[in-house]
Amino acid sequence: MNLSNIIAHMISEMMEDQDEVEIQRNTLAQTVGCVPSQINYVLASRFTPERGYIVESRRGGGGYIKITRIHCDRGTALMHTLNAIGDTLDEKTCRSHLVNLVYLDLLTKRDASLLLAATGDNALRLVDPARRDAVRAAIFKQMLLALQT
Amino acid sequence: MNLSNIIAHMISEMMEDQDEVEIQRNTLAQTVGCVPSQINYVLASRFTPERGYIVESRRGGGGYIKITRIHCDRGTALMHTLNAIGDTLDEKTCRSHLVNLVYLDLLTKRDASLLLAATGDNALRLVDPARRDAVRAAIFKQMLLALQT
DNA sequence: GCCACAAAGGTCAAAGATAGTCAAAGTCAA
DNA sequence: TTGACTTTGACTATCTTTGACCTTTGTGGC
Repeated sequence: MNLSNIIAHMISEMMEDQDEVEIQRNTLAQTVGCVPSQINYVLASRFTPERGYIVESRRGGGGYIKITRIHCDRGTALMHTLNAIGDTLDEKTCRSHLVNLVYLDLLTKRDASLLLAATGDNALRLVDPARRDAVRAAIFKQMLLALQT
Repeated sequence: MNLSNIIAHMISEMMEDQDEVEIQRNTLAQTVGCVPSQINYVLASRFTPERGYIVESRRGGGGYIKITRIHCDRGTALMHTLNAIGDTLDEKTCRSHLVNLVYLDLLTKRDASLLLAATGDNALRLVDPARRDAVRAAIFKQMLLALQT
């Protein structure tokens, strides 16, 4: 496994029974055996707000990095995604929305695979390619709406 | 036998007693003695969702390709419905299929509401009405396929 | 209080490591 | 001969690792 995953794992482990943890960048980097900035990379790529984390820090003597896990309610977050989708939706963007919703625990993998199947180019191959992204958006929205209930 | 078959065989062998296997594209290519992109060809032509596989991957350091086999346990029953659906599917028939599948306990109500949302005329209002039933059939089938997990 | 220095953490871009795409060329059987 | 399937490789996209340089904060001496 790569370094970043290992570091991410360590942090997750530290947060197993707390929603908040404080680390020291240099110390952690040293125990892992990497350059300090790699810690930043891991935080930036894996502990994002999108995935439900907030990262705060302070420099100088006694500095620290604090990672907090946030929980958000389902309806609101689904609505947020819904609003973020315009009149068209390409397959790639669709996919990343789904990945995100699963990360946020707003959709089960099963839900996501249904959404994915319904909006994939495979399912829409009979739709005029010029309209496909618009149809995809419509289907996606209808399905998210169905989940609000 | 051609290269692609050999590679496909190797992968199948690796999955003999697991439903999931992770490979490294470059490594496998090297052991087989082919260009890396040939691995993509094999995956694209033989490990398709139609044949019951899901392929996921990640680039960059520590990158990988993960191949998952989807099982058809109760999926067989779904398959039956799948086969019963022709090239077109009107909304009413669709609805009765769903009622039936829920009744048979092959779909949860949640699943059914997703199917319904995805195949309703509301979601498909942008599709040329003449093609709508064909598109509906395609979406319905893809979604049932996705549930064969 | 002001200044210098030490002790954190932050940024960014280059280099490295993988995987993906696509089109051209090759192969083979009907 | 033709069309479907394979094979290749150049080019692209994405993710990771590293290091040089920057900013912020704390502390002690004057």
